[in-house]
Amino acid sequence: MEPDGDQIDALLRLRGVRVTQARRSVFELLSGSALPLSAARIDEMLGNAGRSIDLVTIYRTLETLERCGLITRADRFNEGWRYMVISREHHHMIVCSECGSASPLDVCDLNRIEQSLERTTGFTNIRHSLQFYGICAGCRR
Amino acid sequence: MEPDGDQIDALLRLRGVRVTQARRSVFELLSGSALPLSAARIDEMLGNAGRSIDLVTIYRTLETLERCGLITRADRFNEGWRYMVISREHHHMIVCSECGSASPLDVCDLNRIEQSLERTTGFTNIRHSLQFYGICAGCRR
DNA sequence: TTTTATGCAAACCGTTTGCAGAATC
DNA sequence: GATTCTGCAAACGGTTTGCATAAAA
Repeated sequence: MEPDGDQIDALLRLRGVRVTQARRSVFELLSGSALPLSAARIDEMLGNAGRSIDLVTIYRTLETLERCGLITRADRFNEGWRYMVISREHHHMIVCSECGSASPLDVCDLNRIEQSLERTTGFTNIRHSLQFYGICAGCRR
Repeated sequence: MEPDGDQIDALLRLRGVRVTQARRSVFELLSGSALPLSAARIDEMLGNAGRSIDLVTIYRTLETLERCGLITRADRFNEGWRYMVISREHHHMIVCSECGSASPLDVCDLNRIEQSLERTTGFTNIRHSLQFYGICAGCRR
């Protein structure tokens, strides 16, 4: 499921951008994460793994990966943008309004709606972002 | 549909907060808008109408109105939060990725899903944010 | 060796906070 | 007259930009 080093290199090369350690590290990290990650969190996790990258570079790397169509910005709730790899299966999240913890869901049946929107609104390239919020069991107490 | 001055006063008083010109102006403006507005846009519109209010006060007013349950934060796409009055009919938007223009939609059938989520995830007070993105007809050219 | 990416410092923009004066009750 | 709100200035946090150095092609 998660692409290994060589596959990442190939994906980047295919898009005509240079293969660098920063891009490898960030993409690898996102590939291995079930949840969308913020730039700050990526910075922290890479630091903990002894692979520190400047936060500015992380932002530029995320922008590059997004332009290459490898990742996407999930949403921007309290803190800031969170990023995730674009995968075949389309996921949604439920996020606790108190502690920010998130769990992935496995439902999405909005593609039909998107198709009808293309006809009725004149918009093209329609995509959507669906997010549920609530209070998780831990925070209820 | 849009509450007039007296109704707004009553709504505020009912919540036990003071009735002020700023709150009246901001709530009146949001009540008359079909689309969610950002704090900056509210500032601009009030300025144009000759009813300038300090941007800081607008933020505090929005927070107050939100705490009173009169308005809600819609989403936070490129610029920042956008606010809208809470109304009985639940709306979603489609937003152009190019120019940021938004059109309201009139579909939402996710309440059933929310109810089943309450049972399966243990979350309570579940709400959702659903947003469609695409390229509008104007930007396609 | 040419081109592109990185790190550092500093700017930027939306939002929040502290505090004195003004408005509401 | 007591309490709450407003405006101004300044701080804050996430993100972006400029520029010299380092790495990839």
